Amino acid sequence: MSSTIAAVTVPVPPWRAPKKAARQPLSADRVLATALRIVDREGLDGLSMRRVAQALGTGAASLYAYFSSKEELLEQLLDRVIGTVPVPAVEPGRWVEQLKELHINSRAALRAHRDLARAAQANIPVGPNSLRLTEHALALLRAGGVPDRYAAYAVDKLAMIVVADVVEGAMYQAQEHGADDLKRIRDYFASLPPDQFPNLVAMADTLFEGEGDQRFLFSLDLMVDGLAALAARP
Amino acid sequence: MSSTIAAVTVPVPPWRAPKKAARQPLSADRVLATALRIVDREGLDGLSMRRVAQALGTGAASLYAYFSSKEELLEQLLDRVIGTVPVPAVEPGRWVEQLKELHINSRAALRAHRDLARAAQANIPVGPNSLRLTEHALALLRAGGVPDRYAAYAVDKLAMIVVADVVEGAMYQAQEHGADDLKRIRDYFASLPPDQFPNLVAMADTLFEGEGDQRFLFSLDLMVDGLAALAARP
DNA sequence: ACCTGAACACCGTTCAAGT
DNA sequence: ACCTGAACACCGTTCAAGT
Repeated sequence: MSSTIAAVTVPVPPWRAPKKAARQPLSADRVLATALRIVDREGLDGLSMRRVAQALGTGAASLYAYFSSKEELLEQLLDRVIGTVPVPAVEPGRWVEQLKELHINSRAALRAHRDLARAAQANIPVGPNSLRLTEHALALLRAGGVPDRYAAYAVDKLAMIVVADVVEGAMYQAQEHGADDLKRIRDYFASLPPDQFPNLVAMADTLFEGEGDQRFLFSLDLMVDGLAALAARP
Repeated sequence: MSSTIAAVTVPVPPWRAPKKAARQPLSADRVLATALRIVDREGLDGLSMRRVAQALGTGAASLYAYFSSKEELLEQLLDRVIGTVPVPAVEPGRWVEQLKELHINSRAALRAHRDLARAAQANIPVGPNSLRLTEHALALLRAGGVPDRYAAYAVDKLAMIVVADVVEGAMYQAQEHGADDLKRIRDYFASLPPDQFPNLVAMADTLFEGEGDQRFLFSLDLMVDGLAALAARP
């Protein structure tokens, strides 16, 4: 970092510059930003209290001034990511489309951070941004006339398929070899004894067709269209 | 263990009895049985190579003669559990019911072992028993006339909701306090500002009603009935 | 009052050295 | 040939001791 005077930028004198970066004071926000950078680079397994601390030029113990545990750090990290999902005003006539959009956008927000979504499976989300999303989903379902009991089930299960899809997608991504690995599994399926696994053999190709996006939309459509049908009939 | 002669049981002479139990030789099967016992008692986080080895009276390094990594041990553990799911003959006229039963039974098998299902999210299942289940699901979907492409998506996503539901259920279970904890969250929802969270406040009670079973069946019905509707119309 | 080095009780995995 | 103690490079969390 350097001081700015009008448009002229002068370097900080060397005897003033601290050894490692500007060494701003710690804060929950700085810890979270650093943690997210590590997750983006190395995935959730690469995130440790020690590594976050190291990146901030301090020791792991110092993080416990801002987060009572790694779990709490992850909860807040997740809520920060959820906070990037737009929550538009409810248009009752478009509740089906809006409900789908909400979950497509949630999925996109989570997918932007590797397998961070795994952290969402460890706790009931109660962060402010998660609540905002749940509130929006409930508003849409009730606007569409889905009975409260089913609306309650639906918010739970729709969030579940989003998170599970992202976790699954991150796993496919992390399987390094990537497409190579999938090809080997496809070939294995094709090579199975056809008398025992006729359908697996016949569908070896089909099973690995289709992007993750299409697969997700397929399950989202089944669920939301099913809810719409359920709302249409009393 | 003791020797048996006809109906008379005599104890093994003390100078013949080894110090710690019968100390059978190690085997992959014995390692898996021990690992499953630990998961059942303490959950997946309690399962470590060191603990399994300790329970078998040996060191962690010895397990690597049978499993190249912890990941492989988990894969085989999972396939062993999946092996308890019955796979009946396909009755084409009952494909919808049979498809639901298959996933209800898979869920039950996984739920019997705490959060072991989490291990299913780390790999594409290719164990023999997993393949048997996938084959059966494909057979039912095709018997019902579901187009191959959708059948492929469906086996993936149905397995996904089963695993995710079990993972979610285990998390609720593990939240020690149990019902106590849920009550506190419900109270928190009810206490939110009604102008910002009208639906969350109004539905605080409803949101926590219903057993996990009902919630799962709700999502399973939406998906399978949706598939049936899809098969009925070309 | 705030921060942190070192310690505690763990991990998965490897490998040299033993039987 | 098989097995394993010890080591390596890590964990999350605590706490006494420092500034």
